[in-house]
Amino acid sequence: MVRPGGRSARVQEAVHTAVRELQEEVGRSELTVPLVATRAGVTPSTIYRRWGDLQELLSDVAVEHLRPDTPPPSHGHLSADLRGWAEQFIEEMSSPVGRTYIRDALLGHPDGDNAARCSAYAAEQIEVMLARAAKRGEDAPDVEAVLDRVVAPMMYRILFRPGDLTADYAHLLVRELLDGPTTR
Amino acid sequence: MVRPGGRSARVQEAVHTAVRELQEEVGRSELTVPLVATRAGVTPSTIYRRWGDLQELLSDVAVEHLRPDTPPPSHGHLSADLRGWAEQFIEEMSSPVGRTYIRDALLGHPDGDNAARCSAYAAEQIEVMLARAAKRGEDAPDVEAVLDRVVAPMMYRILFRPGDLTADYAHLLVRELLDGPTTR
DNA sequence: CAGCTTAAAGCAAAGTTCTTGCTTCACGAG
DNA sequence: CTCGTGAAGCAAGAACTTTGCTTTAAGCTG
Repeated sequence: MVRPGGRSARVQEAVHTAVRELQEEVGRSELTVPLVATRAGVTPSTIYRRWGDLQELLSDVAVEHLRPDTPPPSHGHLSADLRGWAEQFIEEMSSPVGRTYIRDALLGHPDGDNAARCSAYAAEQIEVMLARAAKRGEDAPDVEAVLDRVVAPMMYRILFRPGDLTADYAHLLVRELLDGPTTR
Repeated sequence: MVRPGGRSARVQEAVHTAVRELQEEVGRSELTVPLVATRAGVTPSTIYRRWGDLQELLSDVAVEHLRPDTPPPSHGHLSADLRGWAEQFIEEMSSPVGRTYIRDALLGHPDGDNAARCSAYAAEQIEVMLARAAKRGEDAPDVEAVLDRVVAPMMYRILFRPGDLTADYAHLLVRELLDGPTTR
């Protein structure tokens, strides 16, 4: 039974907060379940029973963190919207802390939906921008194309080629998506 | 000091083998350092000192596993080569065991180069195909374009949208890369 | 080839984390 | 108000991890 306002919700909140705080204070490698439990004012067994292990908990916190809190800002034109969004995406995700969040999100249980939720968040944001473009009568690609041509390449570099990532690269991807191939 | 033929090498070999065997026999969730150590005939402290923890060891084994052992087969034409390679990539990587290997590879120490090595392996294979195409006088994209337009989208789906992945999708990506946008 | 040097492995004890059965608590329903 | 139920607390035992010291063996030197 879901008890949104009850003790369970308070515990979840306290534990998530403890993870975020301790991650800043002591760093990832020192983070342990007993440590989080103490900070959150619960017993370790509560965490083990509810999340299973530290990875699962971190994955939960990461997905929570990656959820966008505002719609992407509008710049009056699809290319500017996408450009700005991709820029911000890189800014947030390519830092060590951003990469850690993405990795954590991926580390949850393989059959869970944590990873899928990350992609869904991106898709949501993109849909908002595409809908605005359609309303303005602009020619717009579909969500899948944006995921394949812009999000996927950025994510690939974040995960597999850290370092090879700049705002210029994001701009290039958006331009190639909207205008077709360009010389690099 | 590296002692390639010595005891260190034998231990590494034994431990890697133990991991691979036990992964099949008992499954990932039952895999522990002491278990691997026993099977490999070493003490747990050897593994802890050398790899740090189970994640790092699994990451090592995964990267090893992902290393291609043969050059991509030649089909006489770039589009066929890429098509075949992408098809095989999806076949190997989209299964639960393939996804596990990729996730494990990503799970190594963030500042290590395990993830980068995965990407380098793919780049190597692609370079071989592109070089063959150039030799035949075909028009060929550069490696970056193949990584961005074919590898990255496949990897994105493997990691973030498991299920949305078929050989047809791989074909589509290759076609769009070589022939420009098509209607989906 | 014998002896030396040294990186890595073995061992064992101490410390920490993880699991689990049982008890207690508190929200929500009747 | 009382009851039912799912979640949290507690505590003991098991398992895993860390660490200082000892031993082994690969590679170098004479």
